[in-house]
Amino acid sequence: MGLTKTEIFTEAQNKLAHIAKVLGHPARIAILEQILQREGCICNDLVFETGLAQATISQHLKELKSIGIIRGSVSGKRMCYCIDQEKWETVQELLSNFFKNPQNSANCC
Amino acid sequence: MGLTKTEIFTEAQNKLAHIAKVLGHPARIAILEQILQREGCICNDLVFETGLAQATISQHLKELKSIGIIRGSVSGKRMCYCIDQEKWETVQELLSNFFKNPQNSANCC
DNA sequence: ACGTATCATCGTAATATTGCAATGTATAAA
DNA sequence: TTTATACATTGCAATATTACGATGATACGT
Repeated sequence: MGLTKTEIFTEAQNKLAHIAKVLGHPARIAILEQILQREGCICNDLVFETGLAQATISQHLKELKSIGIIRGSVSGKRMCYCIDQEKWETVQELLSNFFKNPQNSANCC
Repeated sequence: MGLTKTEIFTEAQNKLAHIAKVLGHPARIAILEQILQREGCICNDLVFETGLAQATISQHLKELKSIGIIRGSVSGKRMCYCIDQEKWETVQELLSNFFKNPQNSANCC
């Protein structure tokens, strides 16, 4: 059906899954890496860096914005994208907490 | 097109994205949480816990196995799924390293 | 005002994902 | 041996994602 049954799951599960889903595309990983690497922040150098069409990059940027991890601000006729430090850390913690789950390593199998 | 252009990106980017993608579904988050919570490990109690069909759960388990984060072993007519401790930590580190990227917090915008 | 550059959005084609019923396979119980 | 239980796999329908060309919108330079 292609339709995720979100109503079955908890808010937290849906939220974490959504974040992971957004991170689950190499173009979006590449975009985040580029934004991190550059001293200043960038616009559609991303188009040239990745080789993807401008429309495609714009779409990926939109998804990254949907979890708040990046932020765009106009700078003349350019758009400047950068990491939202606070959200970045929130996401980092969410993932970190998930993986910090108490593990009884000898629990089976 | 629905077809990710993986050849454009690095191995590392594709790998990280694939892991995130697998984690990017609430059912799979819920499954991992269940496996972690139970003392022993579980089979298709997951079907009852989530309310999803058995075939659906089986598919999600398959995807989780694709990144090696869980492991299944037969136990009579049951399947016992559990966390692969080593892979779990590998994934944890991969994500952790990504988010530990050097940040010049005052870099723009 | 006009043209150009930089993006965002829309529309669309191709492919992927999600979910399930039906079916297959293997083990255990009777 | 037969039956039931616990899964995995297959085949489908519905929806989502990915990618791009075309088209808007906005800001800058002239």
